[in-house]
Amino acid sequence: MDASHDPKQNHLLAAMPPSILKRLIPDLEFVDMPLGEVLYEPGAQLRHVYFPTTSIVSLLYVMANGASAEIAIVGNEGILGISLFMGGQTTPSRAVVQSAGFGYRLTANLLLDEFNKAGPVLNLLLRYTQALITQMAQTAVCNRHHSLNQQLCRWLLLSLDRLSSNNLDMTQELIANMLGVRREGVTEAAGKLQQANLIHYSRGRITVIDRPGLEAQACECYAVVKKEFDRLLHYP
Amino acid sequence: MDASHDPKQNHLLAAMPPSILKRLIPDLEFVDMPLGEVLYEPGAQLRHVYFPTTSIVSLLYVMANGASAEIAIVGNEGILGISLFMGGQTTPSRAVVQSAGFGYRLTANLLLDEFNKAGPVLNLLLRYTQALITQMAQTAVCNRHHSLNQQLCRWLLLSLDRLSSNNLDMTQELIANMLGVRREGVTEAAGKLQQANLIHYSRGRITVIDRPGLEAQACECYAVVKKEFDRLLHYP
DNA sequence: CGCTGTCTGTGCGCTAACGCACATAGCGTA
DNA sequence: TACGCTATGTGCGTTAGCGCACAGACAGCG
Repeated sequence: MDASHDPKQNHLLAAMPPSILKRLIPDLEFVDMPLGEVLYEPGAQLRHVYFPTTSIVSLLYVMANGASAEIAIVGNEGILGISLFMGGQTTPSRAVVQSAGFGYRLTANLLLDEFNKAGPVLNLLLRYTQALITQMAQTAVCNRHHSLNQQLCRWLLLSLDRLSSNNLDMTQELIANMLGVRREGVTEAAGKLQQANLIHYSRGRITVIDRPGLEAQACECYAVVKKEFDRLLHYP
Repeated sequence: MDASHDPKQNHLLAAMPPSILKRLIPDLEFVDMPLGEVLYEPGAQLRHVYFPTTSIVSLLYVMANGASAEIAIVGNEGILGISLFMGGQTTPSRAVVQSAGFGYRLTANLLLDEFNKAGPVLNLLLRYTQALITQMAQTAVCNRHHSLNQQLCRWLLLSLDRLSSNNLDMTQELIANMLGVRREGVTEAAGKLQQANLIHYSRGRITVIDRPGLEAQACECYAVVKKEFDRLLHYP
């Protein structure tokens, strides 16, 4: 589009303190970003971060069955590869160029240098944040593609993991609110789980009887989130 | 539940370097977190961050019409109030105690002190990350509650904002992939928009004719995301 | 020019979830 | 023990979106 190119076409780069930008400029590599190019795959090690100028990139979540949903759009306002500085190194999503154009990229190490000055508390909190982001992204995908049944299982499991008992004090009304569905829908789904002897509940108390059974009925979302939390926050 | 209480019941606190934790402990306030308590409201200034130990807290996104969806669950593995150290101060979601219990809290300033040692690049990237998180959260809510029509409008607008033209080169097939819906659904929705004279398209090229018209048909999600990007990244 | 592949349009039966209305069923308290 | 509140169960018509099948329509290329 534009014959001239300038790192400052990317808003993040433009907003950097001039002294730091000047230091980075020699290392910023101008790159073509053709339609469909994959900047990174789920789980892959990042070697660069990208700063789009005239391109748009989608963060895509691809499920096991191949169905997918975009969870965010990144253009000249942003950067690709946040998991690098969040401390997680990788992310479960894929970045695909959605609209061809140009951008700049920077070797991972150089950006990391800027971060390593910061302390361990920062590092820990950023890793947690990345796990939280995963949970949100997966929620988005789950809302799109999975049945209420599956979502209820996922939700129960995620909640249980955060308690240390098999009981959950929670009315179906409240659960419905959390999942953003009708209360009657939860009644029905919970009824099925009870009939299958996976849970027992009465008046606002849910007891999980067969956890593996629940996991079997949950969608992949639960496992993805759990795995990512474990990976990012496996406290030694 | 547990008579004894210890900050290390929260995994994040437990994972902090002992020297730093020791420094923080006198300032960690042990708090009761009863069912339904609201830790923070959308847009409110945070005065504390919370580290749950035996409680569970939901991040809830509430829409203009009152419908809501949970976008994440936080328990003893995490922290509430990440927008504080992300640099955004506030967030569009609400934090509600979903399962009563206990936790610790820390005055905002004290945590911020740990961060302010870091540089401006960090600060900038974290603010961008918060904006991105908002986009993801809103995507989750949108997937749950809004019609394909509304979502298409939102998507077109978000994409356009990241280009500097009124054209988008994108087949309906691809858009369907992004939104996680059927291609035929996009055909139908796009057809309506074309009949309403809001857009024109042919064979992979979409031209927006009436941007305000599109905004009128989009759900609130577009505006929320845009506003939050502007707020967090209004480059002076 | 005509062929081919891609993109778009349309119809039809199916299903999950919705909205609404109301029936039952536990539990606490008077 | 009876009342009343809240939680749960159920039925029924409606709807958005799905899956599938196929029909046109346009672009580029030989």
